[in-house]
Amino acid sequence: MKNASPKSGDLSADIAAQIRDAIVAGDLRFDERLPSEAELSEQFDVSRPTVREALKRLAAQSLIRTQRGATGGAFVKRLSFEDAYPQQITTSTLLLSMNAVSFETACEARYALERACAPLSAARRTPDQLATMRAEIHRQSQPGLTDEAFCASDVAFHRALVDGAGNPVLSYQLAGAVEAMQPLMNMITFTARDRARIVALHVSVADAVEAHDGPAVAQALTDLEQETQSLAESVFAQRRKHPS
Amino acid sequence: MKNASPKSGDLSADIAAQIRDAIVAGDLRFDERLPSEAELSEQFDVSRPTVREALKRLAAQSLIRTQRGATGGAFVKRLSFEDAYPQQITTSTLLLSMNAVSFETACEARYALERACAPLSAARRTPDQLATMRAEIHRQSQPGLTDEAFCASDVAFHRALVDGAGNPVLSYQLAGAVEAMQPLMNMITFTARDRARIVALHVSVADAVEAHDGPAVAQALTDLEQETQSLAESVFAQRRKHPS
DNA sequence: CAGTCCTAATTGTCAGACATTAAAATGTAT
DNA sequence: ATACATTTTAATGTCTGACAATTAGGACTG
Repeated sequence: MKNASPKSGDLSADIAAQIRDAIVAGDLRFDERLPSEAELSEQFDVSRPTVREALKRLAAQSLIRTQRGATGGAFVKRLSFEDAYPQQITTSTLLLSMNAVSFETACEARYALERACAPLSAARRTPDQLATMRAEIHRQSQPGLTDEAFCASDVAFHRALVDGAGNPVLSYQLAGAVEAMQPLMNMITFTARDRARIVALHVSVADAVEAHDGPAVAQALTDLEQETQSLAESVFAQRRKHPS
Repeated sequence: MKNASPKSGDLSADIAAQIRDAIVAGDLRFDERLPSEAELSEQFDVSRPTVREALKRLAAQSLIRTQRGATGGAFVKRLSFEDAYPQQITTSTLLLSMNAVSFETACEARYALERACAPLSAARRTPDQLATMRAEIHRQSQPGLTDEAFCASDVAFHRALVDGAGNPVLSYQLAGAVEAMQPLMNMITFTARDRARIVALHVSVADAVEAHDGPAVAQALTDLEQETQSLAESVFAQRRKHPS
């Protein structure tokens, strides 16, 4: 908490960066209390509003939490997977929607990453996770389901598959890839026959997971990817012919 | 930009959330200008400092950029992969260091994800990316390299492999997994013989990539994972016997 | 027409005040 | 002495008003 001023012309950003670096470097450990806003203003020689803007930046990244009252203040927050999930999903979603990433590219990445989980999930899935997959398959088979509900169930199915690997780091990384696809998937309207094919492939995945057969899971995911890609292609082709 | 107030007791967080939702939902498109701080204070019926704290939160997530001057203001920012990279890396690093994630778990996730890139990278890698991999291998073979420099080169090697897949979404997701491992890898001191084994495996990877042989790349990565895991195990075992 | 100056709009920063909260210290009654 | 109510205090949350810095665009001038 000294000098080393980047002096980029934005005081609150500089201060936030300095404190963030101290946290990442381990100089500030979690649950450790930062100096009060008044003390920080003195140390950095800026006004309290400026310090507050810096602290809000850190709070937005879940790096600190604040508490009011006599023993209150800003505390280094233990960054939990729970907190990181929504951020990861928001960022991934915006990356896809703002950078003209093609459906093809996003889909390829998603299934490549999921296949990475296949052998682990086949080996370790709990009965609970398998039951979740079966339950989502059942939901997807219900007629009269809206396209959105179908997609949401699809996401839940795939998340159960990923969580089956029993590796929180994998689950975290995959959350972004899987959830961020949902807006893209929602652009597709599924016919009854489309759904039947997808559900059948989901059954293949679940069966392979149940049999602890990693390669079969990977193969089923590859088939599912191909089905999804060709489905999207035909939808986009039709949309080019009859633009709304 | 009106009601739907979550009223969580934190005005700037609520306002930030409302604007963020509008951006994610697509109501505000990129490069679109937000109302001025004065106008926002009126619309949300709060003071300007409070609005500013909300805007700083959004800026911390790279959702907006601000410009001074007559035609200035806050603009919705096109979230670029470039901006998202460091955030992803910071978050992943903190998740590992603050949640007692074992070396084993992190390493497993990393190599599982890298194997997902193997077939794509084998098929598509450019000569440039292959050259980068060879160059890093050469650097790693230099005697007298510090452990940190060795690890940094290791990261560069693996990033070239991942980038070889030619899928920006994959590169983005993997950046977190690969870079966040570096602090953990730095805890290991490599003997000359350790390095030689790792470099030999890197050569296997590069050879397989050069030969466009996806399965061989995956196999080499699996070998590399096993080597890394057993190396870490022996280091930690020794540390338990002779704690510093 | 070109260059310069001025103006206006907007963000960046500061100072000081008051409101709100929650823990700790103090006081009081049993 | 202990249990409970009250006061104090230290901190964040918010507001008001002001000034500085920056930048685009218009007005003025040669």
